[in-house]
Amino acid sequence: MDARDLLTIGEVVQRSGFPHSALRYYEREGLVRAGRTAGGQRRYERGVLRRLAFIRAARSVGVGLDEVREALDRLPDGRTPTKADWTRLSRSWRGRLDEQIEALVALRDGLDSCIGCGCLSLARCRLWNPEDRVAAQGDGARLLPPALRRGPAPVD
Amino acid sequence: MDARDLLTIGEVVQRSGFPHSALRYYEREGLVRAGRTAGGQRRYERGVLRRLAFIRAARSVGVGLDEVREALDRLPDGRTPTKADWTRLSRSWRGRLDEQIEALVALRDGLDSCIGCGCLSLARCRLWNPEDRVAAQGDGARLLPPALRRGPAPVD
DNA sequence: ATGCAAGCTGAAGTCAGCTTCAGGTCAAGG
DNA sequence: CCTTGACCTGAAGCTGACTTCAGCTTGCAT
Repeated sequence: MDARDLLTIGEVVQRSGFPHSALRYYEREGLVRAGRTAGGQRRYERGVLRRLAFIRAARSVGVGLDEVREALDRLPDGRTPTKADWTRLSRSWRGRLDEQIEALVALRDGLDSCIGCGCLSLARCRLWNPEDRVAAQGDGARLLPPALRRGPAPVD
Repeated sequence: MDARDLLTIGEVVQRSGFPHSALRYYEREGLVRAGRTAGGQRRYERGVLRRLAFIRAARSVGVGLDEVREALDRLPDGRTPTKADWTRLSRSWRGRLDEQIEALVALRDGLDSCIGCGCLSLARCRLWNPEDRVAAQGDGARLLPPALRRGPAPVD
């Protein structure tokens, strides 16, 4: 843990692509840790870069910071994810991505049929009723995953 | 324009699925219009339902309210979208959806290769660098569409 | 020794897109 | 006429994820 191996916040900004404001924010929120110099400046261990890459990946698939923190917290002793951890954790994102893709495809197909018919029927249109609550038990039920949901919660 | 054809806000809530708070908000923001009774209560024309379905559809594909308003404003005289309008407008959403799907698929494939190699290499990993800025002119360049972007803007 | 870029802090601000609240008013059925 | 549920308003609040600000301190190179 030679001091020369420690990174300043500026270096971490350069190498992670996160702005310093985000790095400080993540530290406050307990997603990353940083040591301090005598004078109070941050010094990061190299592992933080892997952690940050992990965060970047998670964010890009729509995982919220709370969930990222949980995932990282499950690693003993705040350790940086190893390859095995990474594999395990990222598998769940794979599922999430598949879900998102599936939902978007369903939406696109619904949109296509709507373009065709011009109906926009409130009772039947898949876009209006993407949860297919009318036929909630049917085979067409596709809930938009939370990461993709927009607009106010529908009223029944 | 018989008064019996006008809808109260409660009816619009029922039939559109939007909560009244959202309806009032959309009115303030100029996305829908409503007449008033002598006493000041809202009375909606039927066409508002189609407009709202339109908004719902747009929102669900990630279109922001500003852009929805623009689209609706381009219809002469605040008229409700006809089938032709709807077809024209929704085609651009189709493109947007295709883009989103493509981006997610690229992300998934990147994730797969990362699961395989465990690299998380900051310089090369597609998840870290989804815009592929390193090889920005290359064939692999895939920018996450705005509707799907998460996390702080990367610093160069 | 000193200049100055880089770093520090807490608090407040931002953005979208609503939601909630308090305290009243309206309108339709009986 | 009266009741009561539906409706009204403006202002404030909320969530998530940061960003910005003001004013001060550090630390490395010369």
